Amino acid sequence: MTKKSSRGRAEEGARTRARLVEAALRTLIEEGYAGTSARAIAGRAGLNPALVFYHFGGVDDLLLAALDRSSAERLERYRMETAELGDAVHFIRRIADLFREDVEGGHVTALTEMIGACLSRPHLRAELVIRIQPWTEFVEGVLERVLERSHLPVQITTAEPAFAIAAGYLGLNLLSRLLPDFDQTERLFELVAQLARLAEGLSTPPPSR
Amino acid sequence: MTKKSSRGRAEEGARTRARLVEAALRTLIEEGYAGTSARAIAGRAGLNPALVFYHFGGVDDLLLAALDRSSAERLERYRMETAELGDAVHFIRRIADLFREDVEGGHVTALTEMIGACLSRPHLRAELVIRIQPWTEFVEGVLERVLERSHLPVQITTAEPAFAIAAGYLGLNLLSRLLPDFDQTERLFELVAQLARLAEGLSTPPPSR
DNA sequence: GTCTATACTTGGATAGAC
DNA sequence: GTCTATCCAAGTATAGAC
Repeated sequence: MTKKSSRGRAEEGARTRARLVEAALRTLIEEGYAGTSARAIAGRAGLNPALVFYHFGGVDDLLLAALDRSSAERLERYRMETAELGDAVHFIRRIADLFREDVEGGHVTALTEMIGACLSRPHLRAELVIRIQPWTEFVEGVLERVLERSHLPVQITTAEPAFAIAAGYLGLNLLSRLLPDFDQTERLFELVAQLARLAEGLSTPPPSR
Repeated sequence: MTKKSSRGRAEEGARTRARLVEAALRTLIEEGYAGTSARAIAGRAGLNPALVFYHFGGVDDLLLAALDRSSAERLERYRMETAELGDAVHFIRRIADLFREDVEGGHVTALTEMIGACLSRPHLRAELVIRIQPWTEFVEGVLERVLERSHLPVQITTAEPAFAIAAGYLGLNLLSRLLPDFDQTERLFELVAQLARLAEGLSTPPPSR
């Protein structure tokens, strides 16, 4: 009987949650974990701070929800852009573009801030371990395809390089905060591209016909 | 005339400052930036929170002082341990040991937390840029010596690899918080050691006599 | 110069209004 | 189910005692 009105209310609630998630993500990216309070988030969303607790139970749970949204969006983008590999140099350049997008958009920043917050909020740790897994799996998948395609004459495990690449990505993103001009990073990706070309040269391509 | 008593007081002050620096560092490492308040630091040191403001002007300046102490100590240790290079594999293993020390002792953690805090505290940025410089210079120096020693038949710039190594180090340290068993990191350093051996094999050593 | 008591501000969380 | 008013705890910073 109150169906229509309760549906309207439920929609309102969903809308409030979405606004909170959006505001939380932006606050986390722009102010860092230390600057992300229920007040700061609600202020940005133009809502009452207590709604953070009503809808999400607390600031940390809202931030995890925000991270999920951002992560899903970015992972989809990475999957799209790496669907076909192309040659090594172009592949590295595409990754460099994605990296630049990430630094500018802030997804990796959000993740880094949350990992940083693990120290004061131990219960976040398990949640973050779960949320990083799809990313390491993605990197491993790409690595496998790259290695298969490269026909390198050696057998290489993918777990450790994937771990290293994920770590390097986080670290680069972190350092790029201190030196916001991209020059250094761009030159680094260029160097990696050259190394990739070199490695491609070393490989033994199968007879083309 | 109040010379003796004022000297005694000055010593007391120095002692208080040292206790605050020590407590600040431990708090930053164990609780993270978000958990490091003047209260938390003073509580650990058994002192009045207001002393943080009297002696250092604020929490951030105290944390920078703490970072300086930790950084000087670690850099000295790194310099000692890399004074002579040895062969590539042993060199990488020594770096792996130093890395493990850092993860356990927390110096890199302290630095990472401060970089993370840059977002909410923009004035920290310039201070951290200054404090990272000796490290990148150290890495460049080691790289130059390693490359010179390796007699690789190519000319390589050191700035970009040094940047990458610094970033990788930060990222590895960050990730190691989520997966506190060292297995993955140890295997990674082992892989790097193997690659180093491979690169050494590719190089052309000069005639030994 | 060193430190404490304390005022003030911000953040987290809930009881209850709608 | 949705949201607001409000309380309590924690953090910062200073005025003034020693």
